[in-house]
Amino acid sequence: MPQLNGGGGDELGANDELISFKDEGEQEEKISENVSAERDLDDVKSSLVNESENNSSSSDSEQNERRPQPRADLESYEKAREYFTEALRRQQDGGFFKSPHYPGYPFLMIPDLTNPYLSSGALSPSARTYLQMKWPLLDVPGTAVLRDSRSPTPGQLSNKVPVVQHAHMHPLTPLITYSNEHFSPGTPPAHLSPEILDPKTGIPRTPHPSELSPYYPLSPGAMGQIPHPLGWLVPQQGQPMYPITAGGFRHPYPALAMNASMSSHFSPHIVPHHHHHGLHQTAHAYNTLPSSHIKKPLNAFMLYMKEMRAKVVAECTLKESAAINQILGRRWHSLSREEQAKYYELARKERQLHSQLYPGWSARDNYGKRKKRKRDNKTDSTPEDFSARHKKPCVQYLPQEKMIDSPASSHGSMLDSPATPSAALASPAAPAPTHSEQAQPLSLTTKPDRHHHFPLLSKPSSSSSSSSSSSASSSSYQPTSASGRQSTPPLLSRPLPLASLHASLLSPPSPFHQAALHSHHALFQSQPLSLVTKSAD
DNA sequence: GGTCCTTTGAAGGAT
DNA sequence: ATCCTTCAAAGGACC
Repeated sequence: MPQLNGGGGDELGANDELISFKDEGEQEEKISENVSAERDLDDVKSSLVNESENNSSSSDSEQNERRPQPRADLESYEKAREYFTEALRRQQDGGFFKSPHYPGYPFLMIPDLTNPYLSSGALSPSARTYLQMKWPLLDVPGTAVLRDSRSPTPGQLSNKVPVVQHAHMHPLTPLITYSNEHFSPGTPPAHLSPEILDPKTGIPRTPHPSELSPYYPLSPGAMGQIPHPLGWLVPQQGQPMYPITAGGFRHPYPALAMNASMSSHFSPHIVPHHHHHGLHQTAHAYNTLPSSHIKKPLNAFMLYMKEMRAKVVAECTLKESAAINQILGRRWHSLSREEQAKYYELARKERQLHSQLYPGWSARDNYGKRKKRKRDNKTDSTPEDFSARHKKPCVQYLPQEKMIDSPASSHGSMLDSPATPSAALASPAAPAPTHSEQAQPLSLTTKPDRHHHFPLLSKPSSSSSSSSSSSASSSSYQPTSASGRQSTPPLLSRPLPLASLHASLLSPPSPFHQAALHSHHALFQSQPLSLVTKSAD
């Protein structure tokens, strides 16, 4: 499969276009989700729309309010935006964006493609597609900046670009949407307001990179200096893939994108040249920032999770991320190989981009960023300890879990039609979602090794691990986690959330064969609830 | 305010 | 080569 380094023109775009968002697997997912969604979709939509309307309106008002007050509550805005995104996606449910997988792209705030720096003529259809994909959230600031490149009038800030959807938008837009914390749509472009008033002192201060970065790369100068408007689209020798996506569009690595890509691929004077001194300083600061600023690139599951979380949350009343994640984990397993491959590919690109942006960065750099987790001790913690931390009774997860699980169970097709343990079909980018997983969606036992003594199902490990090992046999189990999951107390030693319990009960305790899986599945389909209920007791 | 929970995947150190 | 640990996102729960 062609890789990014293939140097093949708009390979990225082409690749991404190849990743159609209307594949069959999606249909399958849609069907299952339709089955799962006990709430009327219209209700969901309306509720979401209502929410979004409130949120969006509040967002607008917030933006208006924030303009004179750049320091915004990013979190609340983000939440509102997320709601809006989801609502928007659902509102546009009828067409290309019907897929539940890619809630992000409907929110595209397409940059002004007529912008001289993004000359439409320079954009091939695929390029435009990918461009839009990469900039799903280009909002006021971005557009303003883009236009600003010609006549930077602050008044343009108010020109909110209407949501534009591109028919060929890539479904996996979250590629560049998962660094929410850096996105501040309500904040004026950095180049227009490079200095941020300290909320406490009221004194202008040099903004933190994370505050400025979203707009940083959108600086007209930087944009204009880009050798090719799609330089990132058309990988060149040493050319970053996303030289102009570092911010504004919620680039995952906005803070240092400028540092790593811009500064290394553009004349050093370029960036500060088009900003006020504050930004200049900031730009300089970027170059001195510790690499720990940098977040890890999201893996395939994280990307999937990011996309699907809102949907899962919307479908059930669960709000607890842990429970949501369990659901997402099962859904992830229930995805078809092709669907997973998309995310693997996306994650691979993310990693590649990340490595290009931050060549010297290592995941190890972030070690210790969090305080030493107590999980190490928790593995030895008593059930009482665990229970104490979970006031919510497991039963509380039951209804929602059932609701969400029903789709998983509906994936019986996978069980009923066991995947042929043929050679790995997934692209190299996809660490081969194992057939065992595909064939055993019910063995989605979340962290089996962590929660109980069931052998862990072989996982699609990193690229280093061949898919053959796991795909060779759909019933191939490995005693330990391929990813080194920590050993945990026995199954019954700690009360499991129903999601886990549910799955664990249905998880083959040993290298079962397909027949066993069928049995499990049949059982699950027939009495999933009773099973869970009993186990919960 | 910090940490945990929970998921999978990736990375890198340790063995 | 394999194992083990940590982190990535998310947000409620907990301390």
